[in-house]
Amino acid sequence: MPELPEVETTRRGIEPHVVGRRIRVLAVHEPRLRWRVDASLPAVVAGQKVLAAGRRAKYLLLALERGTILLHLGMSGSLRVLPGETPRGKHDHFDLVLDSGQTLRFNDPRRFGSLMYTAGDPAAHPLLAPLAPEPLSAAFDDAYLWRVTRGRRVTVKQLIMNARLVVGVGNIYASEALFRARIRPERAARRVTEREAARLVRAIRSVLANAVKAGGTTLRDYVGADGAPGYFGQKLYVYGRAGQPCRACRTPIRRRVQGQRATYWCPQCQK
DNA sequence: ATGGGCACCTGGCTGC
DNA sequence: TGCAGCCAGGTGCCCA
Repeated sequence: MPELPEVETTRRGIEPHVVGRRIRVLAVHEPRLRWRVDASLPAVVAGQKVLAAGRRAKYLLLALERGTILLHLGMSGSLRVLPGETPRGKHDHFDLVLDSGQTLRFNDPRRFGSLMYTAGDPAAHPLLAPLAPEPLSAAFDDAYLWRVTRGRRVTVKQLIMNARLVVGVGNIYASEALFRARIRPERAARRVTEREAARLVRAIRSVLANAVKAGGTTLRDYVGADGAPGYFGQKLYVYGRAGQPCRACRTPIRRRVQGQRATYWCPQCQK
């Protein structure tokens, strides 16, 4: 999926089309997502106006008059804004039909995405409450990352992919941020120095912010709300570049598997 | 409390 | 052409 930049790109893409609109119909064609879509959801959201399109970590939040829709894109999900009469294709799992005549359509081949609803404060939802601060907010600062890395035996790459400690960083941007911070992914988090932690905060912030500017990264499935791919793939330094020369020093980029996920790094630039 | 591994899915690509 | 095997933007849960 969709890491933070892809979710944020989706949020920005749908926002002007959904905010202020009323939900005419929620049509669920395939409820078997990461969590089974509650059968009562269509009746609950029908007729409610969308007040805001927000994001928390990799969750999209549609604030309604009486509650909040929580959407997650999983690994292969995408949301698109389409004319109401667009024929459904394979893996189109639900449609949010708006009073504008447009449809917000969710497609997700692997079905790791989710569609949920909460009547209360979304921040208190069990899936959102334990999440770390937003990486582009002031709360995610040098002191924070320094503190949460102390005493941790996990590798720094796995640590920055742990949503209870750092949010929004997935497999692509974890490798990219560590390259920019010049830290090897397999280093134990507790061996990261205070200076390096500060560098890593800056690297995470800049890689995410720049990827948002580029509309995210498209490897295969991901498209923004308008159907366009993201172009950050052209700016990747290490991800998916095993054997190819480092863009900084020409040393071949290495690949190894860490916690069942592919990791890429430059053995020369990263220590 | 922490860390490791598995599970949930489909589809695209590689190599025999 | 067919098929097995591997790989893929995530993350909650179970167990040691």
